[in-house]
Amino acid sequence: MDQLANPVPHSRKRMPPKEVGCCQCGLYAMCQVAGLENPDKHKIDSLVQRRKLIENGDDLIQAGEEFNKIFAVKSGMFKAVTEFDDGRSQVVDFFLPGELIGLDAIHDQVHLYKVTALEDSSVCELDFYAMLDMENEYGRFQQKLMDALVAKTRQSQFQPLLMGAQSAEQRLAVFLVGISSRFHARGLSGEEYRLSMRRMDIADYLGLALETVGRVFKRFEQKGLLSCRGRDTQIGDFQGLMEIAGLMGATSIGQ
Amino acid sequence: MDQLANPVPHSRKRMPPKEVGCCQCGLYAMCQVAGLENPDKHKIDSLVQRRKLIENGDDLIQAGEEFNKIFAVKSGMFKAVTEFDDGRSQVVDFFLPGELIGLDAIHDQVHLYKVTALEDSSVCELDFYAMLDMENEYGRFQQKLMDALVAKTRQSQFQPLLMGAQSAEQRLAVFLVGISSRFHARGLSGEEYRLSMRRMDIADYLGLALETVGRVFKRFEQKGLLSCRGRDTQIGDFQGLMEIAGLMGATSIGQ
DNA sequence: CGTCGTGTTGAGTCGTCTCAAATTTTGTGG
DNA sequence: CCACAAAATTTGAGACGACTCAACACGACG
Repeated sequence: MDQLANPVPHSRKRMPPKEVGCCQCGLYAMCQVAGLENPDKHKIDSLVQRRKLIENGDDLIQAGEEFNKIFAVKSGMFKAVTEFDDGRSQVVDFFLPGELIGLDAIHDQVHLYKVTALEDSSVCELDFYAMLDMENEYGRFQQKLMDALVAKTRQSQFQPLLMGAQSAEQRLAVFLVGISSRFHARGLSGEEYRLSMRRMDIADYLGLALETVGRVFKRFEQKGLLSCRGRDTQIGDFQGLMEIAGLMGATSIGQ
Repeated sequence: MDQLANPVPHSRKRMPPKEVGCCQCGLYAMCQVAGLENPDKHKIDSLVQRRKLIENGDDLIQAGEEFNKIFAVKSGMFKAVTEFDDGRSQVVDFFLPGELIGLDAIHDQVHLYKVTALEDSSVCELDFYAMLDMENEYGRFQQKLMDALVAKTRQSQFQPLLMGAQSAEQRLAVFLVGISSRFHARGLSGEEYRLSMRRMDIADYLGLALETVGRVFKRFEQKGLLSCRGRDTQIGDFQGLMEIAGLMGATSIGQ
């Protein structure tokens, strides 16, 4: 098959890992509450641990683990996986730079999902209960937390649309648009990023076969919608993806 | 095709609409905070309106409407629908008795979805901002609200599993197990209930064709997994549905 | 009793899954 | 930096399931 004149030229070198500044981090508001801008340094350090490194493939959280910290992705990327008793598993979420991990465990203080680094990554940790104890002093923590929760709820409402998508092309397009939006929301490029997850993870998440995901990526590339080299991905035609995703009239979604 | 001896006999009369008591309602904790058990009656009445009736097919909320109340379903059932600019729409959620409507709009004070009654229903309303203003007095509102938010987050994490389901049988089984669990969680029968939504709504929500949903229902009935008469549904073999849903080993899900 | 909305049934097509093998990329040790 | 091994991805062929379209049956309601 003839190769189209590639409309989305790719630089030959690998994309450097992306990192968010504190201002773009979902934990920022809470860090402020915790007093990071406060002179009382030693109190801060007891609440927030910065830049803990997690190596590619290592687990940040085990399923069943007790909840006591909220994590924020500083750099890199993570996936959340449910593990069934019979050995099967399913990817249920991805966490991009600036996003919060662990919110769903506040409910009953237990993490339901295993969370694994998809590349060498770093996180900040916030001691949840210590923050609650300081509530009287700083008073705005719960409110910030609630904002974060609702934002997360909103994001997960992407998923019904994913579900409604009948074709593999539609699903992948919805997925890519969502990722782009999320990168963009954190002040990173939504057009050029590294999709650290394996094809298998994407397939699992989208409920498609691994081979199908690959074929659709190729089709998208031939249409000039995007260009990928390994896992580095460059969006060439965001509008085009939105159209395939069937999201053009979705005012509620476009980030 | 031979009709199996029906293992799930159905009573001939229509199921009466179900209703939750206050104790089973998602608003209960908040109503308590609001002082429903408090002697100061007139203050209560300014915060909570009880038993507002919504007729079958009427809208409780319009997309784009300003947020100022949280609703709780007292009896009946509702669906949430996204509406695209180009006229398409998609069912994104259902609300069963005792469940809260409107939580996702706290984020930016706008409702994204149209919410419509699937049968003659009734709701209670809680004035959100009046509650916030009373925070100092009763102090526990935000915390209850946060619990509700996290619970909702948890419930919506059913959806990745739905997404992972490849076959129509799996999807419908996951859906039915979810509905059963939610009824059960509110103290209603999870084995015998009225699925007020049209086949079309279920199909839309599950990303299946209307005809496929019908065919799968029939197959389930022939296998003795359930029995339906119109929209009244009786679960005959919950374990069997769980197996088809692929949820047997899903400790995190079975409610 | 007829109409309309809703649900059922059947036939044929197309897309995605499965399985198997080739190929590329990634990771590791020299 | 190169070579090798392991993992991940690509490619191809065939089968099966879900979709579409169209016609029919049922139920509620006037």
